[in-house]
Amino acid sequence: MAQLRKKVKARPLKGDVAMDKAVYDAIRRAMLMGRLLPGTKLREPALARVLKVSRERVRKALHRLVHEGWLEAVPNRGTFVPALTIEEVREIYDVRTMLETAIVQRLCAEYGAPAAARLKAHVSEERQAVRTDDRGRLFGLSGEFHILLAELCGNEQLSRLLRGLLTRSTMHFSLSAPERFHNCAGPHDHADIVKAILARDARKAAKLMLDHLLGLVEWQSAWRPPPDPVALEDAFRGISAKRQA
Amino acid sequence: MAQLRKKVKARPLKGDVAMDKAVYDAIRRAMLMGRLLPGTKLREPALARVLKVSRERVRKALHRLVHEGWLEAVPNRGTFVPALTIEEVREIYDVRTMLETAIVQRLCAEYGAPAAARLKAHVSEERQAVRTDDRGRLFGLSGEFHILLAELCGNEQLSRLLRGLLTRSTMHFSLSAPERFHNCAGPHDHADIVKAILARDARKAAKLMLDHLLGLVEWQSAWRPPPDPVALEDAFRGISAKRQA
DNA sequence: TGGTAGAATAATGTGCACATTCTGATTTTA
DNA sequence: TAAAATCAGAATGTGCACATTATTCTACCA
Repeated sequence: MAQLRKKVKARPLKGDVAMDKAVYDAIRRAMLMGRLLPGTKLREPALARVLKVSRERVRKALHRLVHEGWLEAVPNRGTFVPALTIEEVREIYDVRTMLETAIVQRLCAEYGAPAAARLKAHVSEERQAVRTDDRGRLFGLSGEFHILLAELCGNEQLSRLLRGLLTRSTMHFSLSAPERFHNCAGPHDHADIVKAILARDARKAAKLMLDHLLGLVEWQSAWRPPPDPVALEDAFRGISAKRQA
Repeated sequence: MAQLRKKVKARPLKGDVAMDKAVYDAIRRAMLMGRLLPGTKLREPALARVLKVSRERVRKALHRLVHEGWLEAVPNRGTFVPALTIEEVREIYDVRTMLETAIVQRLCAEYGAPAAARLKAHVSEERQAVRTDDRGRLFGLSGEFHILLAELCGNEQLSRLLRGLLTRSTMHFSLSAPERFHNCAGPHDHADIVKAILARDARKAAKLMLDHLLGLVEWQSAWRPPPDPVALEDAFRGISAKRQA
């Protein structure tokens, strides 16, 4: 009976599984880089040709991306890059607000020394990125900040959930604004939030987080994506399933 | 350009798609009925035989169930009914607490006449189920209550997310306790919460929801599943992919 | 000339057969 | 006797070919 309950240990990815993930990652990367505009149809044969893998592989990756909300599938019609409405983006940020204000409040109540250290380290990393004007890195760090807060709660489910919400909320932004615009998400806000948490000021931390998220959604709502159709071959230029940069 | 953005209308499910969903539902129903114990391996050929569909259909349904967290897949080994740890259940309820306390607080601030009506209707439905001792119905209503609260917020993303959390939190319970035990989730709590919301008492509503969820997780933690292995043929007795009861 | 019907083309969906990997039992060996 | 190795059976994974469905282009007619 007991051995029924035991968890199966994760084994070192054998080739095939790794390739599946590579295809999945390649498509996701193209989206994050803003190379695939909303409404674009992802044709399986074309993707298979471009990524140099079998169509079944592409198929599986697309299914997974659909399940995770990155893409939308219409039976017998194809798979498409979703066109998120401003309204949907607002909704996602609304849910994030609910979760993340709760998160910072909890952290105020129960954070320990290691958590404090990681928070400080993250803030200083962001400051470093600002100084060197490394926008790509700053964009990454900005997202990771929110993930970090979730992880510090020590709740695996929470982390996973928030990770999903984050990808969905950045997607609309990534789809419309290419890399060069990734310098918005004020690291100032992050630093202030951390300061409030370290001071164990729950009300202030929650308020700052609320304002921070409201600011982000406002900023995104103002943005209008440029209408530039693009060919799949161009979108995946430099992106391969075999080896990732 | 504009037609790139338009949403594709959902069409009336053509046969094949409906069959996919039927297989998916059949497996899910077997789980909800507690016929599949944690750790059970779901063999594709056996399922295909029992449900009288092709193996590919079973395959797709299993993949979907894995993506949604109902099942766990191990490459080259098979898909299994997950054995949720008490700890994981606690984590899920923790996330639910974050979301649902925020939900009731928001409802207190902005509910209207239709929302109030639906809440009252639901409570009276639960009372009815208690009077007639209809445990199956009461179990269903208990879950729907939480969904209802989310839906009244008018946030589609929120509803979807909470739906997922609910299925995952009831799963452990459904897997271990068969139908006869489905009379626990105090409808009293629900009635009190509704009363607090209608009184627009945000603090009290949040507190009641917190206690309610804490009570549920405590109740579940105390439960020890009975060790009864079961054959797939038995588990799916009376459950068909062709027609659902 | 504009619009519709129809055919050609291309993409998605599905079942099948085969390759690979795992499981369990039997045999071999220390 | 116990542990390791081997081998048969079964289950999962994958590519291919074909069926079905959508899309586009063309020709025809009002």
